[in-house]
Amino acid sequence: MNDKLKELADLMFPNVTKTIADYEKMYPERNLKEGARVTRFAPSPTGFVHMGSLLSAYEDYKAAKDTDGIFYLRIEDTDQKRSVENGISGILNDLKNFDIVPDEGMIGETESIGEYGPYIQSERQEIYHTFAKDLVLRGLAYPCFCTSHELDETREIQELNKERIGYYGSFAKCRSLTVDEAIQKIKNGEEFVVRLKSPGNFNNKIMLHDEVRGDIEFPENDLDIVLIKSTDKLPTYHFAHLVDDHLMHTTHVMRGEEWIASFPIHDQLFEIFGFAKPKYCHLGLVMKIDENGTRRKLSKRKDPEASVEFYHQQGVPIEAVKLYLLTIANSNFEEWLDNNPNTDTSEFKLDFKKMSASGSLFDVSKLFNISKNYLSRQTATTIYNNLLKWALEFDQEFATILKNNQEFAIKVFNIERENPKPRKDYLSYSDIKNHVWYMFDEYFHDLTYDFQKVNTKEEITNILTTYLNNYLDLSDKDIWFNKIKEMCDTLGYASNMKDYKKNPENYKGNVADVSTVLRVALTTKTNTPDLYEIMNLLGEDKIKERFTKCLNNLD
RNA sequence: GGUCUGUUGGUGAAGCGGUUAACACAUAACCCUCUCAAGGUUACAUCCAUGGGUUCGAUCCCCAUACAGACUACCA
Repeated sequence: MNDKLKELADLMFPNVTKTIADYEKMYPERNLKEGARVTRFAPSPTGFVHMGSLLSAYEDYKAAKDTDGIFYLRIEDTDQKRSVENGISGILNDLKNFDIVPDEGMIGETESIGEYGPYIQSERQEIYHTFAKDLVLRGLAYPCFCTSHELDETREIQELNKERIGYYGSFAKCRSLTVDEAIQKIKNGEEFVVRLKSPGNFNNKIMLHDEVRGDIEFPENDLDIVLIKSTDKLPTYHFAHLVDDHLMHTTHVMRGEEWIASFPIHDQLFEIFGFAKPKYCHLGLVMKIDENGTRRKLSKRKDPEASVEFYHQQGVPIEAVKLYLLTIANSNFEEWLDNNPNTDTSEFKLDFKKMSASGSLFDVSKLFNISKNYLSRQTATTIYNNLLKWALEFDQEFATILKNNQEFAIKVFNIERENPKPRKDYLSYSDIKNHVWYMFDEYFHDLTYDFQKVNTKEEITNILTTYLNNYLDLSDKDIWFNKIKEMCDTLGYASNMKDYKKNPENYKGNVADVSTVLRVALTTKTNTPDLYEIMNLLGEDKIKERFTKCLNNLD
C-alpha cells in the first residue's frame, strides 16, 4: 500500500526533490527578541492600494514596529487573472507614499530582500508541491478528477435537497477512488486538482481565539478543499497561507473579516502538519454608504475617494492620513493624541483589544479635519517645502511662483501661525492656494471685488483716498489700528463697536465696515487673515498700487 | 439553504451588570472680535435594532426576531 501511495505521489509531483525537513532547515526560526511580532501584507499584484488595504497594511506595519519585529511584503499572485503589469511597483509606491516600507520581502517588481523568500507565490511552486506530496504520502490528500460541470451538478443537487453545499463526505466522489484507479487516470493524462482528505467532522466544535474578537466557535472543517489547482498547479490561498506563514514564521496573521469563515480550514491544515499556529486578528472592513443608503465594502473601482492616489493628488499630508488611519484602527488613539500632541505616533502602541470588530464608515470630513489640524501645527517652512513638493507634481505654475518668492511665501504661511492658537484654514496642500493667491501679484488680475455693506463708489473712494493720504505708517500694530479708528471718527463711522451697537443710527457704519473696504480693496476678499499682517507683508508700494487699481475698477 | 460576524446620536465611537450613556467630527446658537479661520460657552441619543428572559438592578449576560455584512470557487 505504501509503495502504491509513493507511486501516486511521484506521479502527481514528479519534480519534487526535497522534503519538508529540508525546508525547515532552510528557513529556521527567526532570531528575534521575546514578543517581537512578525506580520505581513500580502496583496495580489493589482497595482493599486485603496484605503481599506492601506489600513490593513498600516496595521500590520505598526503591529510589527511596535515590538521591533518584522513586517514583510509577500505577493499573492496565485490567481494569474488578477495580476497586472508592474503591479508590484504600484503597490510599493503607494505604500512608500505613506512611509510604509517593508523590512523584508518584495522591494521591486522582481527584487526582494530577506532570507525567507521567494516572497512571490508563483515562484514557490516547488515548496507547495513538497508539502502537498507529503500529504498524499500520508493518505491525507488525493487527486480529484471532477470537472467543473460535475461540481456544478452536485451543488445543484445539494441546493435542491437543502443540504450543505460543498465537496465533502459522500459528495466527494474522488475521495473513494482507489489508489490504483487514481494512478491509472493520471497515466491516462486526465487533469486533476489536489484535494485535502479532510479528517474533520462537522459535528465537532473548534475554537478560534481571535485577538480582536475573542473566542468564536466553529464546526470542524470537513470540506475536501482544493490545495493545488489543476491548470497552473499553483496553490489556493488556504494552502499557501499554511505553507508561507509557517515557513516565514509569521506570528500574527492580520486580515479582513472575510477570512473568518475559512478559519476552520486553516486550523485543520496547521493541525495536520503539527505546525505552531499563528495568532489571528480579523479586522473590520472599511465601509461606505452607497447610493441606496446601505453599507458596503469600500470599492476602489466605484469610490474615487477610496483610492490612495486621490489623497496624494488632493495633497492631504501623509501624516494626516496616518493619523486618520490610527483613529480608525484603535479607538483609544484620539485620546492618546490629545494627551500627547507633540509625541511621535511611533510611541503609540497598537492594541488589538481596541480594534473595532465592526466595519467602520470611511469619513472623509473627519480626515480633512485631521489634516487641517495637522497642517496648523507645522512651521511655515515645513508648509512651504511640502507644498512646493506637491505643486511641482500637480500645479507647475504655482510651483514656479513659490520658487521665485520663497521668503515671501514663507512669511505668508506664517501669518497667525506662531500664535498660541494658530490659524486653521488649510485643509490640504491643494487648498492652500485658495487662501493665499491674492498675496501674489502673479495671480492678482481679472479681479472681482466683493464689497459688502459699504459698496458705493463714493464711500469706497472716500475711505481709500483718506487712507492713502494719511495712514500708511505700518511700524506698529496698535498705532496702526488707532489710526484706523481715527479715520472712522473723521468719516462718520463708529470706532467703538459697543457704541455702534448702542446707537447704530448715529453712524454710517463701524470699524468692521471700514476694515472690510480696505481688505476687499487689497485682496478682493471679505475673509482673510489679519489685515495688519497682510498690509505689512505687501508693503506701502503695493498697498498704494492695489488701492489705485481698485479705485480705477470702480463704476 | 448552511456557517460565522456585526447592530450605541447625522458620522467615527467609549463603555463589558449600578454612569447625568465619555470623547471626537459634523450641525446650530451665543460670546470674543476689524472680516474669516480659530478659541470659549451651550444645545443635540426620553436612552444603546426589536421582543422576551435572568437579576434587587442590563446598553452590557441568555434566547428569539429583524436588518446588514462575510464565507459557502481550481478568487484572494
